[in-house]
Amino acid sequence: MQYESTKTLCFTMRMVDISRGSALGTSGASELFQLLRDGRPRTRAELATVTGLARSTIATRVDSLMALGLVSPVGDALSTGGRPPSRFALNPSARVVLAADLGASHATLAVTDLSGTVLGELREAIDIASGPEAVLSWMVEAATTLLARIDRDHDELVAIGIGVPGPVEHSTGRPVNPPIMPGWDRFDVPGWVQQHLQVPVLVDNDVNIMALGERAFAWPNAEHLMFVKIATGIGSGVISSGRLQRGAQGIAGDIGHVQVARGVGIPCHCGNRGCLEALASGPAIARDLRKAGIDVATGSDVVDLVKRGNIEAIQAVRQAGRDIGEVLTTAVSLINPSVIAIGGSMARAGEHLIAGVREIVYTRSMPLATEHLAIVQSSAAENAAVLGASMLAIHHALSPEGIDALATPAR
Amino acid sequence: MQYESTKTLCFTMRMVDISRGSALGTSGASELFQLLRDGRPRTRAELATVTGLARSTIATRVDSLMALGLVSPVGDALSTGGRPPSRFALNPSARVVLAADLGASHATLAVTDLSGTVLGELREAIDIASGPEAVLSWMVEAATTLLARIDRDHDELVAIGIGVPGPVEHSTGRPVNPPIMPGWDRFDVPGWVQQHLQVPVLVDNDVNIMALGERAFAWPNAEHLMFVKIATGIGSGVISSGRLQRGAQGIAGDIGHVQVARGVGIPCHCGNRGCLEALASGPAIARDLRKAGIDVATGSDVVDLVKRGNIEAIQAVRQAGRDIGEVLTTAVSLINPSVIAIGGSMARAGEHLIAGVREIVYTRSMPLATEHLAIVQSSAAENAAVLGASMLAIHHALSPEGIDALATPAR
DNA sequence: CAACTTCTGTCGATTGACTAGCAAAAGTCG
DNA sequence: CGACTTTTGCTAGTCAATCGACAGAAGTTG
Repeated sequence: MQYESTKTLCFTMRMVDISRGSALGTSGASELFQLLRDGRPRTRAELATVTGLARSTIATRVDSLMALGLVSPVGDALSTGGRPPSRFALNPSARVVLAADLGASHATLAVTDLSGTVLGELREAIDIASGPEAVLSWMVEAATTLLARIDRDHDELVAIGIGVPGPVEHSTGRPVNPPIMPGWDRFDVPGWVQQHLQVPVLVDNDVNIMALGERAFAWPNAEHLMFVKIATGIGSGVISSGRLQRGAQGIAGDIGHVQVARGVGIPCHCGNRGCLEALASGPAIARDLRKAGIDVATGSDVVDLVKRGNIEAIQAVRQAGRDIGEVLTTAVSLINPSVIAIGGSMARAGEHLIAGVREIVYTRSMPLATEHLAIVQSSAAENAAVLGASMLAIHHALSPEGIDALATPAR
Repeated sequence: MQYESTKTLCFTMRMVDISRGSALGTSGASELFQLLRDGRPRTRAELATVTGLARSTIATRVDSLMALGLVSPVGDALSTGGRPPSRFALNPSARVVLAADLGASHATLAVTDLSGTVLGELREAIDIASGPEAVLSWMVEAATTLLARIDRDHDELVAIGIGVPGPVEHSTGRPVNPPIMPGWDRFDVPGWVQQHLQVPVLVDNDVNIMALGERAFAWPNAEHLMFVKIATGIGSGVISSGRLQRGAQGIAGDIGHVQVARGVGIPCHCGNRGCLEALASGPAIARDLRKAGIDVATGSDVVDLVKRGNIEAIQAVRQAGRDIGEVLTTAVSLINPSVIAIGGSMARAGEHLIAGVREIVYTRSMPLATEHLAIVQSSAAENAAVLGASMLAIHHALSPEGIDALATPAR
């Protein structure tokens, strides 16, 4: 009976976590680690002055972090007349995370280190409609292959980030009412994956993780960033106050079905009319060009035409940019971001699309809102998703709780 | 020389705060207090099981909170056969905060307790354009008057929340480029006020604090809420993931100058054309009605007409609702809120405005986004701003840092 | 090479948060 | 009214984190 009650206590303790020492022997090492997360090398003395703790305290904490391998010496700093202090920094290769980008027809799986550097990648054609078990089985298998290929043990894996093409209840990792993922509705993705790989699993919408990826890649200091993906569909991921905003149902940023002025009457596959997606998505532009007698089948064809300098295609893409800009103008007023990054397959059409977006946003917005606003093509491009999934996993793994979990021997 | 370095250490300690015990003797009382913030009474045993700490530990912590007056006994709970446990809860009247709503022509100052209950209020005509010193001097003076009137000492004041009609850099409390507040640009409001009243001063945009007020009053569990103020101008405050979103320049939510379809060509005072504010604000509706030969001067007149059942006025207000709904549709897709509360003087026109908003939002949005979306008239109404300012102050005062500051004798 | 400076690792001492146990208090139940 | 139950306040004790100091290591400077 005593054991039972103790177990209950442990559980509630985790839920509230008021107790002082987190993991046995680890003390406040996880808090100290937060200072080192940025990867910048520091000396013990620097850490001592910054934290206000004694040098000896820092020493023991650094030691425990080094014992975990998370922190490594990075040579000595310059001497100021005496013995030069040694410097430490996050050791990105201490552990690895898995980053998966599951698309409708393709999946990419990568292993990255703790800085997000891709150590190994695997890309394969899948059918997301074949259901969660099939897709996730492939993922788990591919993970083993990939880890073996780069000669890393399963023990070194600390977290998994997964992006899926549909809305996700991020707290539980369950897709909710996904339009193009039959069989995935409310499926417990983390639960299933954890049966095979015993590490935390973070799931999110693909556009959301692309926003994370873009930020990590190109805008590490942007607290308010919006990533707009323009491909078969149109969606966006919103980072506000440094945090991904998911909304009440996890569908925040879903701007594909906002009505735009030029769209009057044009039917959208969602059942409504005049949606942005029915006007400015890859298929929509291709359709418009076909009406004008130009032989294009897909958005990809449109991009090719644009790259070859076809005037009609360029004009169509630019107009799509204007339509998107119309919606983004409202977004600029509402979110007041400092960066809007445009990605997705149609963004490969280069500056024409962005030019259309800028044209409208800069004309229609309040000067203050656009003064420091950058509207740019995604730099991370096709790597955005995997990088973002990696970031999702890394952020979790390197959080105080994540570090404490690593320090606890019994996993 | 030793003293100097010690002082520096103290400063940096505050910045990072890794050290264990926060204030002398207080230990983790501030963390325990976070559990009691909701005002619900609890027994020592309950707190012990929830936190996982020993009963004796809880006892000492509760004692220190009671010594500060923040927590008070609230009678006994039901006996389960033995001595009935005593229950404790947040004592809202332990301290007071000041809540100021500074408008263009009027200012309201209130003293509230820690639950946001107004203990005393003062309203006066001011001219915000008379500059920060004049307005804030009045505020400080009024504060003293108000505190004396309700027989409270300055010592009991723990924080001040101020709402101003313009964008604010919340981290510094400085207004930035406010259009209607000449002389306030980059003025250090907290610094100035703190010279007279030595407590933390929180400043924010008036619409932002109205969002906070509305949430506190009517939607305590809404993590994603949008407050739209429709009066002389149109603006909104956005709460996402439970936090007020301010954006890169502190102008997030500023939807007044988004273009809407019906507005083609209509000039706005911002210099652009077709802005929402030029169509759906109080003055705009009045202007349209005047064109139709109806004798109205202000938005307030329009509201009066609507209340008397004037068809033209009702139609105009409903159309304004539709225009606003057009912008809010994008907001719904982007933010995915669970509540949109409509306030401001024009909201007094009742359901007609809201009906127009609903008509458009529910028609044009994706079903999933509106499934659990409430679009309602503000319940807090004219009290929203003061209540929100109070919340801003209370949130700060009751945060772990705030409690620690209260516990530290030397202020 | 000697004197000096600065960093590193270790160890004992301190501190204070937390716990456990007990007697008294304040109820309920028969 | 007495037996029983549960909470409360108190006290002494435990334990882990942190600190300060010291000796040794590893440099610089003249």
